[in-house]
Amino acid sequence: MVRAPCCEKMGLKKGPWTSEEDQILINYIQQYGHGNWRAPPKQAGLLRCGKSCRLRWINYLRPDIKRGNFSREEEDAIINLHEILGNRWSAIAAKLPGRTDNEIKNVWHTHLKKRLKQHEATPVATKRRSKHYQEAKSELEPMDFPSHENSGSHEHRPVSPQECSSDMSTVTIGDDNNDNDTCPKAESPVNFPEVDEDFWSEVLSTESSGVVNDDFSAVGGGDPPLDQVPFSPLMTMEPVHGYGSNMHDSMDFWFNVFTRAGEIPELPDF
DNA sequence: AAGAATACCAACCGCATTCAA
DNA sequence: CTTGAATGCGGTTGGTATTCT
Repeated sequence: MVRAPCCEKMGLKKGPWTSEEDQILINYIQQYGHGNWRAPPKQAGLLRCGKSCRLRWINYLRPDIKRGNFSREEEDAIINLHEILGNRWSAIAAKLPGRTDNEIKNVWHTHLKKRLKQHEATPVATKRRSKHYQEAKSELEPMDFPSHENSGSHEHRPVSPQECSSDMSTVTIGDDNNDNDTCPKAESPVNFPEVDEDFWSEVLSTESSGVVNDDFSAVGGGDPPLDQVPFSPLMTMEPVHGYGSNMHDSMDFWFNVFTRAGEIPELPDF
């Protein structure tokens, strides 16, 4: 609707932040917090727009930011979460403590997309998933899908809200006015899968047998050897909710539920 | 050694949403 | 209810570093 004023028009600085600017912003936020992003530039004397300050803080200066390379577990988690959530980088970031949406987005575009293309992502899991998906796909193909009646050429898959519509809250079942819409629809407002915030710490601490602690730092420094981490955290779900032995089984299950029921149910905490 | 190509990532842009007046 | 400011988010860009030829 209305855009925030552009930095250039306001005579504000753009481009890379200097260490001085960083320090000013850090000092300001430590002192006053970050309730209002318009305030720091004015009150701290920064020649930056609030938007830029917010971005700098969130993506770089926040004390809980974890720098450095992504571990294999994190990469697998991103792949799995992306499968569920689509390009909702902030939602994915919320499940990876210390990582930002921007960082995850960058990793996705620079590493993971390629890795998936080459079928190198978590070899065991990838093979299992592709098998699952092939089976599920061939099994589901002949079936009638309430919301896909006129979309025979579309691949059946979970659809992210972005792919669906910009307005998730207004989707309805069987909207005949939009034959091209490939999204599952529901009469009631959609509760998109919300993963329990405690998931990571729980799973990482219990599932990985102490190899990785709850902030992904390997005990003893560095990432755990891959041979000690046969599956990503999301792939060892059986004790959690009992369907199948890994995340992909679970995803297949909910994928089937989505497509058969024609609506998005409330998901359990993965 | 030098230039080209590629990879990486911080930061920007613009749209959507939320909320207060 | 409408309007506009503030914020959040995802897509994209551009500068720098690294690798390749």
